[in-house]
Amino acid sequence: MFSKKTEYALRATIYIAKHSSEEKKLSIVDISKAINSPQSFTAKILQVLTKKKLIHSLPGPNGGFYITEPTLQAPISCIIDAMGENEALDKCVLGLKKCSSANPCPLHEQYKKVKFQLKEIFEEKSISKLAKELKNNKSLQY
Amino acid sequence: MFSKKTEYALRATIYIAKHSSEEKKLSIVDISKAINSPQSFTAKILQVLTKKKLIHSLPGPNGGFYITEPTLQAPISCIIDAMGENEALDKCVLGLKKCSSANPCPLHEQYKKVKFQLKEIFEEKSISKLAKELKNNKSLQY
DNA sequence: ATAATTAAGGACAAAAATATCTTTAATTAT
DNA sequence: ATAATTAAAGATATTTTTGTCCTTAATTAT
Repeated sequence: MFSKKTEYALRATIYIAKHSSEEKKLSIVDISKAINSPQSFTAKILQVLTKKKLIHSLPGPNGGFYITEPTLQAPISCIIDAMGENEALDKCVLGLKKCSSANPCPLHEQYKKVKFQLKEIFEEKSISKLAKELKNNKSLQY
Repeated sequence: MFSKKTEYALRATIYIAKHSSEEKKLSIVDISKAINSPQSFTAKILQVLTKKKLIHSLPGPNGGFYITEPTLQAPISCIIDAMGENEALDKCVLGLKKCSSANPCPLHEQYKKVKFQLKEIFEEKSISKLAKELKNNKSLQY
């Protein structure tokens, strides 16, 4: 469904949402270990999320990443958007640029319904809600 | 959703199903033009489908690709399988290998339903049915 | 102030996906 | 038989994705 980049972004964000606060920041070392992702690559991804103010960071001792209310309330679609994969959910299954209701590919109508449901999933649940649903620490393990 | 490879495979197969027969074979030149795909790359893909007997080919003048009943009756999932993307529909949205009903990621249950519907779409409609639903020649244009 | 710690930034590397080109083999028409 | 036509096969190239490493900058604790 999504690229590795987006998968790591989602896992990291959910993990940060569950385990961090402004008082308890998480280092990239901790995060990448916890979600089983390549450290440096994950660091790049969190840089992007930080620049877009979806998460926050602070260097230095006891520094790290943390998340605040606005993002906790936001849907995970905002993470997907930040990774540039929002349009993946609009594409034609057969890869046709001109596919539309007016000029549909033979799978258009059925696939449209599924895409709609997917979008709903990603726009419905907030990040904090997902974090709370995480049953245990291992649920983000590879 | 799918890789370019799979997209081209699906478009090509549907196109062949609509426009070819054992008497009227289609050259790779015609096919790739019709479905707007890179010729040599598409040739490689059709080679795979040919090896797997999903389509057939014959070299020489008036040669080309064609399709026969067994594949016309088959669901498009067989093309997806041939391209090695069947497992894409089983993967966890967050990329977790251990994600399951017993140890679900926070999106597991909802995403499962969508995946089920997708599989249904791909297993439900036969290639010939899809070809017939192709309203006009342009419905496979990029 | 200094040292320690952590993220940011930039350059680079490896792997996978996508694509092209050239030669060979098969088939057909003449 | 020969030439023409077409797919098969193999080598190579390009682009994108994924990943690493090293240096710099910011912050904090002492």
